Amino acid sequence: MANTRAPSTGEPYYLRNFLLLADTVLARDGALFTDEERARLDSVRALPLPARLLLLRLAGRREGWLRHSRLRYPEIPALDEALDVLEGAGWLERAPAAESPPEELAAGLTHEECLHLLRVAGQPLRGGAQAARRRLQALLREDCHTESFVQLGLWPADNSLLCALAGLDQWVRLHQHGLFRLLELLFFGNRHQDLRQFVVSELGLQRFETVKPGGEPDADGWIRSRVEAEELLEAGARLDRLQEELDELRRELKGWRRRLRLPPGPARRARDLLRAAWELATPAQLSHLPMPLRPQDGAAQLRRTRLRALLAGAALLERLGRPGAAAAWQRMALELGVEGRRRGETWLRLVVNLRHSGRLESAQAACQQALAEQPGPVIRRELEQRLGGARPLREPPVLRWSQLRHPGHAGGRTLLQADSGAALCVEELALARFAHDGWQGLHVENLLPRALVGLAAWNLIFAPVPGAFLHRFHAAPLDWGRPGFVERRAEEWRRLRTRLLRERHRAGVRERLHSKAGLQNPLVNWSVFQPGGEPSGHDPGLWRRGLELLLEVLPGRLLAELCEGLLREPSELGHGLPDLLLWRESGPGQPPEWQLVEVKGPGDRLFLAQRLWLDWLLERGLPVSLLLIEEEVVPRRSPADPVGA
DNA sequence: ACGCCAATGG
DNA sequence: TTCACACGCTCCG
DNA sequence: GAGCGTGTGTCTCCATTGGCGTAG
Ligand SMILES: [Mn+2]
Ligand SMILES: [Mn+2]
Repeated sequence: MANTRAPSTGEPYYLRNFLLLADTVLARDGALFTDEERARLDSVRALPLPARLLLLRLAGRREGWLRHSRLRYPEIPALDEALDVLEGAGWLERAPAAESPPEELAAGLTHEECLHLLRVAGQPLRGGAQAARRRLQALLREDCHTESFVQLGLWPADNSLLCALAGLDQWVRLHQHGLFRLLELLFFGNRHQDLRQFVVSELGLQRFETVKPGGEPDADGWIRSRVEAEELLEAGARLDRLQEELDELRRELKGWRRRLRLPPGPARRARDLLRAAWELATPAQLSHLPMPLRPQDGAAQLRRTRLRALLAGAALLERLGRPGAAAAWQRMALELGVEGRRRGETWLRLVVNLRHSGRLESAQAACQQALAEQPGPVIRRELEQRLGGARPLREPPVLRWSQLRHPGHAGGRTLLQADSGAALCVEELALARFAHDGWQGLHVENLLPRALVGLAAWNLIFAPVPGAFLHRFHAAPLDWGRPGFVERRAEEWRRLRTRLLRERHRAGVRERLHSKAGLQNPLVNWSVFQPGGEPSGHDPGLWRRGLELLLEVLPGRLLAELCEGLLREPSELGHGLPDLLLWRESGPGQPPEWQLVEVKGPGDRLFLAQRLWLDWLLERGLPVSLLLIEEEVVPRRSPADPVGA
């Protein structure tokens, strides 16, 4: 697009944002567009202002036929004129017209309008909107075979149904919707962000760290070819649809047990979805493609998308009680290069499915094979336990309280009767009873340790590594959570580690808690530190004190271990930390007393990640314990003293 | 009357 | 583009 | 206790609107 830097006086935000985005993409990836497309994009600036505005308004709306009556923009009073200009320039088509597909137009009709048209067709129907629309569309489909708008002329007087449809409204459809989506994809490097990001950021609803995009002058772009970009868009859309349909099927299968026969309806849908997953994954084709080098490249994203389809299919096979087939799909996914946390989980499911299908030696071999790949600690432990002979884990000291159960549940969670009479969930109850003994505390789970690491490693996370950033809207670098993340930042990691080992990190963390407040970071959830989150009940002051305490009492050596673990495996290690952080002042000049507590109510158990974190914390001599709250059977017995003992 | 959902816009 | 957690059921040793 | 299924809250930026299903 021409480099006419128009003054932004009075330009609506959406026009300004689009021009900025398009210019950036054409400068960076102009070669991915045909001459005709470049000319078309250039011509945007030459359109009369109302038409230009309308074009970008339409680009921001959903794809497909839009009803004319729903196009109302105060800044475009001469709507029809603008529509004519855009139609003349080939940007859009209007309906009803020759070859307009009545069935698609009917998709935008309301319940009432559908009923009206059905009456006109002499087929009155009572029932829901969906049923009415489907019935109407079926009728229109039939009609299409014999008559259409074109055969009948614009006003098909001899077909009352089409005539009535045409009388309801006009419709508009943008031809080039895909071109706009392509621009967004190329700008953001992913298919989750779009032009709205500019607005959200401008309004300060989401703020981002300032990063240095690019940094590798001779590098190829993140996407190689036009075909790759389009495949990425298409595969992503197909995966979304697949997962939606899988969710639907899963809901239908609720309560179905493997013993029972699968009803024919769900059985057929399951077959269809398995085929769809397989066709999206195209494993035979994937096996011939080279493994992508950088995780943020289009080819790598495409591979991940396809492998997710394969794994979704495997999960469906598991649900259907076909462990053998599921195992085959999972082994294929492993061979085709599933990475990261998914890889470990896939190995695990493979082992389980091999066992379920009675192939014990294969399961054993898969265990060995998986362990040889050095998976993260949780997966490693799962595998070792299946092989037998895993080392025993350290057991935390256990506190046992008993408490009356409160009748009723809060969103499925058990409620307990506090001494005050209030109904509290187990963690709240524990906090309340610890407070009797002077403890202050928070239900932190993973939030606080992750935030501490996010603040400590801030500069590493946003270091200007080549290819890590594309634009100014990054919550995380593009290779966040992917293998080799720390290695690609070896120098930054060495500096951070040294600083931590020398206990020189604290001032920096405190400073960033203020200077970076509100900036997106993959490990920091700012809402707990900031006021305004009143409905969620967070006390920002208390959270800041909790963070300060953790920063104070945690030796740099341990924080370094935490940092390295969370930077390498943010998702595998980012969960399972104990529920509560508690502290209490122990006199002037003394460091405060503190402890971590995992709370378990009646019927709850530790899961593996929690056991491993407890083991890790105990190994390092940190004060952590397990609090088991049992249901008090005999009413009004004096509760055991929780901490004094 | 209420809640859910998709669509929309800043 | 979810994830993290709690909780209940079934089966088994 | 293992294994599995299920549900919830918390994220998605947030407020508003219209359409629609459901409960009452
Ligand atoms: Mn918890
Ligand atoms: Mn707990």
